[in-house]
Amino acid sequence: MAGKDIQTEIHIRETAKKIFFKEGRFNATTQEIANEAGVNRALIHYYFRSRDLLFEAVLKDGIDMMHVKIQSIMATDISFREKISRFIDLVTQEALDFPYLETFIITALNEKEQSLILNSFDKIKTEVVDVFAPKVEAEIALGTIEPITATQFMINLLSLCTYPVVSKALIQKVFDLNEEAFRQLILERKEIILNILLKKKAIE
Amino acid sequence: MAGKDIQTEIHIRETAKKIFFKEGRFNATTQEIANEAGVNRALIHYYFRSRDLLFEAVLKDGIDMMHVKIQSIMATDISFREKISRFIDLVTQEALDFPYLETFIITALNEKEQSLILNSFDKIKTEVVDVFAPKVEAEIALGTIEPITATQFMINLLSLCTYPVVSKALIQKVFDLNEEAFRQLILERKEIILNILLKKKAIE
Amino acid sequence: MAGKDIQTEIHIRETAKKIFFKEGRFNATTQEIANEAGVNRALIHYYFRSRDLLFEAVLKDGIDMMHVKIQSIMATDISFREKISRFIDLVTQEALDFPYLETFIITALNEKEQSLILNSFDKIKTEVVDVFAPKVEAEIALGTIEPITATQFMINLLSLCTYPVVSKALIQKVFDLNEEAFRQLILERKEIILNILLKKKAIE
Amino acid sequence: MAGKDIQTEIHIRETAKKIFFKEGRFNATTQEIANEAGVNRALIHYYFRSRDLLFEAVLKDGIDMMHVKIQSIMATDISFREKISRFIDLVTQEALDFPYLETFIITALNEKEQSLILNSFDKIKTEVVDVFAPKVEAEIALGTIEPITATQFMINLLSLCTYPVVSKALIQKVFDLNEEAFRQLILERKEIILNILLKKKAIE
DNA sequence: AATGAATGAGGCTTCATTCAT
DNA sequence: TATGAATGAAGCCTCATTCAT
Repeated sequence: MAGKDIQTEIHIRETAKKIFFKEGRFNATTQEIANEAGVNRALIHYYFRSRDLLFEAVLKDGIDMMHVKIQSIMATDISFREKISRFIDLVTQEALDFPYLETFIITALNEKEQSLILNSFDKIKTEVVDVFAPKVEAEIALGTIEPITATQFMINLLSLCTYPVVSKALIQKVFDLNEEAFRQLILERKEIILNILLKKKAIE
Repeated sequence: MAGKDIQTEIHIRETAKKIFFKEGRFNATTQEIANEAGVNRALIHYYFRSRDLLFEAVLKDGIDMMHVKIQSIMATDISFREKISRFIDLVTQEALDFPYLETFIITALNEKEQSLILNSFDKIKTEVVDVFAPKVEAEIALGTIEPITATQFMINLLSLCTYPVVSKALIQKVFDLNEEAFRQLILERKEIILNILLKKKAIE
Repeated sequence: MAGKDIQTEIHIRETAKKIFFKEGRFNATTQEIANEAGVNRALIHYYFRSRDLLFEAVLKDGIDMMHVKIQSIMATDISFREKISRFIDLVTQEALDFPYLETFIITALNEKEQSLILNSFDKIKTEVVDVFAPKVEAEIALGTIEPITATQFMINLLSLCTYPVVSKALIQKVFDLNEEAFRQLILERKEIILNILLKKKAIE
Repeated sequence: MAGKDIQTEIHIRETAKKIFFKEGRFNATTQEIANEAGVNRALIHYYFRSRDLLFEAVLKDGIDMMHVKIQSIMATDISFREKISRFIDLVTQEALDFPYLETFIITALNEKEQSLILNSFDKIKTEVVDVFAPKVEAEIALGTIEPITATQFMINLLSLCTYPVVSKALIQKVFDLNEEAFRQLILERKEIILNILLKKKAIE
């Protein structure tokens, strides 16, 4: 099963991420994780010392995934509209791949505020507040988006992209959608979100 | 005395709801619930048979709370715009009061699909699909809102209202907001959401 | 098995004392203790919270047993010689009943110095230093015992009484003694010890 | 290289002896021993096959140390009084160097009776019963010591020398002695023990 | 109705030991 | 010879649950 050495640690970590972020089984036991990774349960402790530390490692990875997501868009030299467009694509795709990532982070944050995690958030904060916010404000000055604060704009963006995926189970129940219909609905949202956030004139 | 019976059961249930929906402690033990309710741990089993059944009862309550929320708006004979306005108020208020309700329902749905719950959702589904959707379509015909499906409209509405509260911890970290600043930010959103969802012309 | 209520806690504690003090099985598991006590293993945690706390409780009991031993002699109003005589009887008997008590205390002390235990020792210290030592010095003044410090006298007394029992296994091996022969040897020591510690003249 | 072999094995064994006999950490894990020896944990198994066998080896060493102690005195052609005098010196010194040796042997004996160990004891038994006992009896015939059995005489000797060191922790607590005061007390005992065991007349 | 006592199942962790290099 | 990786056994502890009053 899987390569040895440091590969094993990565393999365990990836398995845990799959279980937590893709399948949403937040209460998975170390035994379940070990089974799914095809390793002995004790090995998890060998590499991560304790269940809590595995959680922490995975959580940090999760936050870093968010960070990378955001950064990859911000760093590129493209128009604001294009940035938003790509951001929607990216967030949507990530959300479809790891539908429980956000919920995991949120419930984890609620359970314990760890210094390690706070550091990870700092990087996101910098990206968002220092890099993105000024660009939003510039657009407002240009009149291409509604005159609201940059924070509200970003929250709108995140809400429209993320919420439907986070609430997938709920939405499927309420609107009676099967997997494929749900997927379609999510993909259709890109244009809708663009229309909502950017003024029509800007598009024409 | 038969009177005490119901009182104690309700008291336990309300305590559990507080712990789950207000405080987000989804892994609270029966002992913690009993402590907080000021009763003996065995009493929880006496009234609810098992921890799972208490969960189910509380979950059902939670879904019913959502249902009542929706119904109370739909049933009233007021203008569409007024309906949306009141809906935002209500959802916002509920979300501030029970910030973990949605997350609880979502993670619970993920863990097991119970028949009991499905029934509860049917009522919401009826309300949303049979009652509200036609009204949205009528508005689209009138041109007061963008020409998207009723489902997408409703998802936009829910996303913009609910996501910020569900992700409270995350948003506070990323945007560096204290409790009061966060509260203000949420309350300011009403006008923003209205502007987004309803065409300007409709307002004028 | 055994009475309920507080009886159970005492029963577990006594069982543990038997295992530790009489049988010398210092590494006995909670499962072994539970088995021997005829109770469920979890009950040990119910009453003592943790294995360590059970150890502490038993250790405290052990030290208190030493204290009672000493005090019962000191308090009585009898001649010095009679006191020593009874002390030898008592220590010998206790050592035969609980041959591993001292070793248990010694190894436990080595592992961790707990405040709780120190308090228990204070009582013994008071008894020995404040009550007994002066009496020994009085006897030295009278010339009935050799002119050594009270501390050394007491250590001689303890050594001669306790060591053979503490080292039982060793002595049985080296001198090739069966159980009965060992017992006889111990009982014969009373007169020997008296002769050693108290001057012949005092006896005549 | 064959040379390294023996060196490493001895190093591990000496480290274990330090941990067990000098520091009294009877529950030390193989990891702790490996750490302290500065070697890989697996190496302990490479040289000793199992933790138990390392214990046995160390135990055998410990018993042999006792044997050598005894023999070195017995073999020399000096007066009885001088023999006793040197024996006290030796035992005292050894006890101060390896205060937990006796306790280790005693608790080990209690846990399992191994054939290997029995053989080691046979040598001590021969020394004590065949060589030393006759000499004690000869002294009794000469009237230089009290008329007790040789066995009891030897037990007295051992008790008075060994017990205070074995019970070091206990004695320090009860008599409130710091390290230096304790050491002094032990060294002062030589004369006291001689006076006790050998009749005054013999001294004059 | 209510509760202290007791239990069984299952989780996390440690440890000695073995494997593969 | 030496070691990092991996494993199985066993220990402690917690928890939901049941029992007996």
